[in-house]
Amino acid sequence: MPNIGEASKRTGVKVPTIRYYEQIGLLPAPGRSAGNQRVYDDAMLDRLAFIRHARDLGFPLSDIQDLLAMADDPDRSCAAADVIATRQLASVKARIARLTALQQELERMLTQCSHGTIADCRVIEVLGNHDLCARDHAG
Amino acid sequence: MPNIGEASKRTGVKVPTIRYYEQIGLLPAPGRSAGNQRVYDDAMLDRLAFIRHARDLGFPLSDIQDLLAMADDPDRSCAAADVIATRQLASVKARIARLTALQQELERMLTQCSHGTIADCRVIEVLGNHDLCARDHAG
DNA sequence: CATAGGATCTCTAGTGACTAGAGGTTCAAG
DNA sequence: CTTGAACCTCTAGTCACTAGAGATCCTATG
Repeated sequence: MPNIGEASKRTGVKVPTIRYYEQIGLLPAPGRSAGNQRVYDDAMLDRLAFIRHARDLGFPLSDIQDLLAMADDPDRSCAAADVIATRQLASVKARIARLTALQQELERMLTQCSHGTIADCRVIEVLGNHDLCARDHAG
Repeated sequence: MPNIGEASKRTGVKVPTIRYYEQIGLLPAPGRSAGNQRVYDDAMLDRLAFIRHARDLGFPLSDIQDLLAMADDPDRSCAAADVIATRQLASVKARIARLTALQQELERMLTQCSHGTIADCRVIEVLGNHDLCARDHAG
């Protein structure tokens, strides 16, 4: 049965992060060896992999908590899971839109920079004056 | 001369955030009224607007600290400002790329969901098994 | 002139999701 | 039997705020 280091290797979740998940109650406390070291079984490793994957997809831990509770209860409707994933998708889309606007503004700033002194630096100037922006990039 | 509330209204930076910027040394301590309340002059408001705008563009406060130091020294080369903005642009682009991959994966998850029970929920299933993903979305 | 309320003041603590470090124990290899 | 890596617990730091407590100040109305 794998200890925390092995669990970390198999799931790609760092050792301190695994302990952190346990501390906040996202992961149940595992069994312990004679020497008080954590021992993980397959169910635990699956749970950890689930968390890892959901984190990679950008879900906050509170949503992951809910998704894990659903995964533990296979007979329930999956509507709630759908809601969470849809919300996450909307959030991702919003962030992409915002970042794309920022990207354009940064590119504009940089192409207009003549690489002289600060006095005529377009980057500094634009930062100091929002009116010089092409369009709204802010919330 | 505006107090902190007025400064907040004019720049769009919330009152506690202005105090926070002062506390961490990003904004110099302003003058005080007879009753010990902060009073802001135009230079201060410009500086605050600069910070606000740079934050909107996603620059971290440490970079803003550097950019403000540059703006205070108009004769220096703007190469350093260019470096900071270029780095920020690269970071924005990387985040967009990552989020776009996430978006695709989330969409795929959701379209495959048959809206039945958790037992056959594609959302939960995909989260539990990374091999079901179309492509690498993770770092 | 008194008072009521809103805005300001300082200070501490909480957020999310970890990360880093101190100081001590356990385990596997040689 | 010793070395050293990996484990243990606990606290504190990160980033950029945000929330709250409790006290003081400012302004408008009666």
